[in-house]
Amino acid sequence: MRTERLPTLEDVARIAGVSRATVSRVINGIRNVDPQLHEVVWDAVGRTGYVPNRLARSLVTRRTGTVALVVSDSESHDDDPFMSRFFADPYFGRVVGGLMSVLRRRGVQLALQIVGTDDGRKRLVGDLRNGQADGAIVLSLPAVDPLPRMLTEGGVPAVLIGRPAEPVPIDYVDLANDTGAALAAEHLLARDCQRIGMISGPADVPASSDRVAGFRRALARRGHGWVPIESGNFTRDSGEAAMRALLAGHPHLDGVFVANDLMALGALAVLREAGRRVPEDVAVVGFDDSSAAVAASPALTTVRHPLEDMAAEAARLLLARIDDPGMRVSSVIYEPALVERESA
Amino acid sequence: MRTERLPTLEDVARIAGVSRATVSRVINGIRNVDPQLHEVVWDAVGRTGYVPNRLARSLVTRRTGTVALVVSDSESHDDDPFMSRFFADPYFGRVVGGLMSVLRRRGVQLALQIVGTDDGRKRLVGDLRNGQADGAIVLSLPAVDPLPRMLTEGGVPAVLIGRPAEPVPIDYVDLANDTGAALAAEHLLARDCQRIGMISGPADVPASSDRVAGFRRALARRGHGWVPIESGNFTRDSGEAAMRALLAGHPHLDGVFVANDLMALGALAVLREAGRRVPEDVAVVGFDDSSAAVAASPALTTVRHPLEDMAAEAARLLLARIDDPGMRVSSVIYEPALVERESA
DNA sequence: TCGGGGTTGGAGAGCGCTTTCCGAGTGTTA
DNA sequence: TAACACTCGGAAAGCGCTCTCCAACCCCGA
Repeated sequence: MRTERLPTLEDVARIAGVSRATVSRVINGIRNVDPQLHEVVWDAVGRTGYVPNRLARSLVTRRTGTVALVVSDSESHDDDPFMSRFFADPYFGRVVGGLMSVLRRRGVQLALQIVGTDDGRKRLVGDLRNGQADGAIVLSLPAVDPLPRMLTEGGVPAVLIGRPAEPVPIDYVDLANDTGAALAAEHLLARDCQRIGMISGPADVPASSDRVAGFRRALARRGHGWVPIESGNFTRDSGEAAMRALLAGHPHLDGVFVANDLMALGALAVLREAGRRVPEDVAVVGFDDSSAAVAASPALTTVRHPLEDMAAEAARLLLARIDDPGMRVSSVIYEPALVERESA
Repeated sequence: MRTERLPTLEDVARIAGVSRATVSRVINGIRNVDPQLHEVVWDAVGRTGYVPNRLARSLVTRRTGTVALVVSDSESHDDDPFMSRFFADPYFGRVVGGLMSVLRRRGVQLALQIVGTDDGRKRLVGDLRNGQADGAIVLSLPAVDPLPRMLTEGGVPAVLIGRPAEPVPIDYVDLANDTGAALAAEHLLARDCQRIGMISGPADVPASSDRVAGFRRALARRGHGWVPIESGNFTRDSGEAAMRALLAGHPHLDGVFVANDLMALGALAVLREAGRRVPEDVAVVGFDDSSAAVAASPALTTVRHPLEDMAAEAARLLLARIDDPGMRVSSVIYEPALVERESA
């Protein structure tokens, strides 16, 4: 039962007939301890079933062996349909998987934190400064988010996944979203598409605006000075709506780049409904190479987003910064690649 | 910078001109404190920017305000392709979303823990008993897992998601998998399918064997004494393989129940490849109602698995047990429902 | 005026651990 | 043999907080 007191260092020391300090030294492998005592101590540890208390240890060492995964949401009502959607999206899971792949083997724990209000952010930073965790990986959802700056100002080691909207001296990993979009543009051009459109994400999210910019630039370089764009919010439904609008305004469209796979799914449905064959009548290129891309029919040609690798790199960066807070601020940009399937 | 010492209770007390105890009482709202002092203290808190140190507090209160989400894996090699697949699967995210929906508003944190070895399990239980977290939500993947028993024996409040393979006195939430499978069977029969097959999950996982049993029983009750079954391991690829095998042995199949949506996606691909129309030639029913179901084409008729609700209930159960460890052990079984779309 | 009950603030003892400081013991060199 | 440098174990001071005592005080009725 929970009630019975667990063995402490003190207990082990008593049984081993040494001092608390010695037991601590043996357990942490710090300094040389006489091999005989060494054995006696481990024996006592085994007999008592002693397990060090992490809390107590952290209190004095100022190290917790935990990093926080912070999801920074915009002002969200307490019961929050968006959040559940966010978690169900493969995006979240891929990030967690990538993080865990490096944290796990270093024995570091991951604690999930969600903040939706400025008050929450303030409390979070306070807790982190107090050593609640050794550092933070930040997934920032709002277009403009004060959290990254608050973290650097608080001296909390942190790494963003995705470039911050406004410049802040903080480590981050990101994808070359513009290059990815250019890849999509060139693929459509190579297929000889003439009337090309795009479905974008929200304009104020950096990842989204970069995709628009990259796409536009690549097309412009090849003589397509103007591209019709409809925007959605990265959900399937918004993809449907945007495709409908695009089709209404430009019925002769023969190619479309959709800024994420989920919206592309919606777009495919609308195109099918409208009697357009994909890719024969309209070629479709998605973005992310999520599991949805291969589930779609026709399977989606899409831009691969190596999210797991990026998350893993973010974890490595964070651990490095925790070890050496003076490290130069750095960012790592991943190059996307086009994955050709059936839709374009 | 991290180096500058953060204000402590002591500092606040000094500034407010009272004792540490008084500040503590004001902050925790415990006992009456003279309204004047009350104000002075809060004022000092504001001026210093004091934030209580959770670690120190937890050390003495024996409460952390954190619950662990434990993913118990079977012996896994350190670099583990399976785990990343697991996280990318919507299953994980849906559970996290469900848990957070109740934990968040209670101000409880979630810490992610992965254990793959018995040694890891032992350490985990030790840490939990030491107050690393107040309790645990357990996602047990191996068919037979010692962890649930270890937790109850260690007196750690814990709730499983999914029935334990062997009986253990522990709280859990589960889905009536057999009923869900029966729903699928009846739907196929109602469509007048005559030659029905099934693609199951691994035989030793309770959720999987329950689905097989429920499906068989329901068909048997309607005169179908024997059903061809191929098994996969819940991945898309294994669904493809199983469908191929099924089709090879039973080319005249006109209905198939697939034990999860991901495998159903694979099955659909194989059927299309084989020139079978769905649902005209072969009706397909999936299981889970994951996001894959609506992305599929034709959209998947499937059995809804209210995972978010179950996870939320698990969180509630856990919090209740933490509050009252003497509480009677209970389990909550959710009823599935058939979601009819295009594939059957 | 005095005693008793009820408040309220402060002193201080921990929670379980690490780590500095010190002194005792050992071996090495002159 | 003395002087020195090392090595290694123990005592004890915290880490930042909570909470039990206890003393001081107030108000009231007798």
